[in-house]
Amino acid sequence: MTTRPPIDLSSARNLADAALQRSALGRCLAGYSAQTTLHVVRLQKGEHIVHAGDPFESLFLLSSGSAKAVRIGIDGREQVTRFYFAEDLLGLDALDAEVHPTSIRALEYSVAIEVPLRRLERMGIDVRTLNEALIRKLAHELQHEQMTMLLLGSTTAEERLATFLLDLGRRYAARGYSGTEYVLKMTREDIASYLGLKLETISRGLSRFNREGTVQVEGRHISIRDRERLGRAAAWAA
Amino acid sequence: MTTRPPIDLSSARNLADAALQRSALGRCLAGYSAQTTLHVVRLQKGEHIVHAGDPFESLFLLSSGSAKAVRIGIDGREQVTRFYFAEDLLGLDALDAEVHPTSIRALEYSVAIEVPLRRLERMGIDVRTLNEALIRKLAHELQHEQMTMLLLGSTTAEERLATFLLDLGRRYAARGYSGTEYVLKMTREDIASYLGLKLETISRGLSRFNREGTVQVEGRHISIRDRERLGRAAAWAA
DNA sequence: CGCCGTATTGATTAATGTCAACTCAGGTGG
DNA sequence: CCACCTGAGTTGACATTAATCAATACGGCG
Repeated sequence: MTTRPPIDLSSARNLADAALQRSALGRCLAGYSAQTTLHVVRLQKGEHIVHAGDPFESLFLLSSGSAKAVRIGIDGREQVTRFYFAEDLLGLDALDAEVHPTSIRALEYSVAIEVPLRRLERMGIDVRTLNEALIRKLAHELQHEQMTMLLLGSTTAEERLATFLLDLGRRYAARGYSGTEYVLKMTREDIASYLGLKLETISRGLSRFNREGTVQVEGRHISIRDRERLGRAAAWAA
Repeated sequence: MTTRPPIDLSSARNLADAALQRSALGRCLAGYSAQTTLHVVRLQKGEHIVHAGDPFESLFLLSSGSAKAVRIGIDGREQVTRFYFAEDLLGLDALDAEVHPTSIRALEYSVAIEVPLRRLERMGIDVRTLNEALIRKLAHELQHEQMTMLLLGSTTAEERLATFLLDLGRRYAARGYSGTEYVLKMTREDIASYLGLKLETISRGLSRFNREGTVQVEGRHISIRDRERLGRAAAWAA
C-alpha cells in the first residue's frame, strides 16, 4: 500500500484545506470555512469520535485514517455496520435525531474535520447547498446499506468475504491506492461482525483463498492474485 | 384489524388532501399543492409503482394499502428490502441517482400520491423545507436499514421472525390499528426474503409460535397472544 | 370440480457456529 | 535482556441451525 505524500501536520488550516479539496462535499464545506472555524480532530487508535447516545452536534469528514461504526442492540449485542476511510462523512445516521445512534471509533491514528452543522444552523448560515449534498450522501449511504442487507441476507460466508475484499479494493482504488494490494485496518473479528459471521469463519475463508492462490494473505496484508476468480466467488458483485 | 373511516374515493383532491394531513411530511407537501398538481396513483395488487432502472422523477407518498421494495443483485438474486404502509414515503433511495435502484410493487390495492420532486425543482419552486424533511426521512430510513442489518447479521431465525411480528404490530399501532391483531399483506416467501431466510423456515417458526400459544396464526391472520414471551423471543427489540 | 399459488410438515444434508488447543508478535516490567 | 503476558489469528473436532428436497394440504377461483 502506498502512502500519501506528507502534509504539514502543524497547521490545522492546511490540513483542513487539503482534505476539503478532495471531495465534492468537501469543496462545498470549504465555502463555510470563510464564515466560521472548522476544527480538526486528531484520534488515536481505538479512540471514539462519537459515542452512541452523544447529543448530535456535528458531522465529521474523515481526512485520513480509518474508522468503524458500531451499533449496539438493546441486549448489548453489537455489530459493525460500516467501515470508513478518508473522505467519508461520519455520523449521517444522526441527522434525524438528537443523539447519535451508533458509536464510531478510529481503527488507527486518524484525522477528521468537524462540520458543526447545528452551529451553522444556529448562526443562521445558509446551508441550502450543504443540505442538497447531504441528501445525495444520505441516499448513497442508504443504497450502500441495502447492498449490505442483500449481502447479509442472501449469500454464503465465502461470497460475503469475497465481496468484502473486492469492495475494500474498490474503495482504496477510488482513493488512489492500489485496489489489489492493501493492508486491513480492522481485526478478523470486526470483519466477521460486519459480515454477520464469526471470526473463525473469516479466518478459514481467508486461509482457503490463500491456499487456492486467489488471494495472498499474510496477516493483514492482502494481495488479490486472481481478481477474476474472486469475482466469481463473490458472484453478484463482479 | 380495524378499517379506516371511508373517504371520498371519487375525488383525487380530497384523497390527496386527507392523506397529506396525516404526516409531518405530508403537511409540508400540502404547501406545494397550491403551486402545482399532485397526482394520485391507483395500483392494483402486484402492480409496480416504480421499476428498478426507471429514471428518477418523483417520490410517492403511500396513502393507503401496502407495498414491498425489491432489490435485484447482478446475478438476478432478489431480496425484499422493505415493506411500506400508508404514510410511508417511497423511492428515497433514488435521491442520489438518476434511476431507481429498487423496484416497488403493491401488495394489495393501494393509492399513492406522486411527489414530482424533479419537476418542482425545474419549476424553480423553493424546496428548502422539503429538503429538510427529506434529510430527516433519509436519516430515519438509514437507521431502519441499520437495525435490519443487525437483525440479519446477528440473530437466529426465530428472533428475526419475532422481531418482525412485533415491528409490524408497532407500525400498525402507529397508524391507529391494533398492534396485536392484524392481517399479513405479504406471502411467507416475501417475509423470508426480507429476513434472509427460506419460506419453510418462516412457516415452521409461525407454527412453533402458534403451538406454544405465543401467537395465534391462521393463514395470514396474526394475533399476538403473549407479547411478553414474543418480546423475549425477539430478545433485543423488547 | 379441478387447478394453481400458497402454505405446512417431514427427512436429510450442508453450512456455519461452538469449543478448544495452539501459534505468533508485540509490549511490559522485573 | 529475557520471561511473561496479552490480543490476534489459525486450525481441528464436533454440535447446531437452517437449507434443501419432497410429499401433501389448503383455498380461492375459473
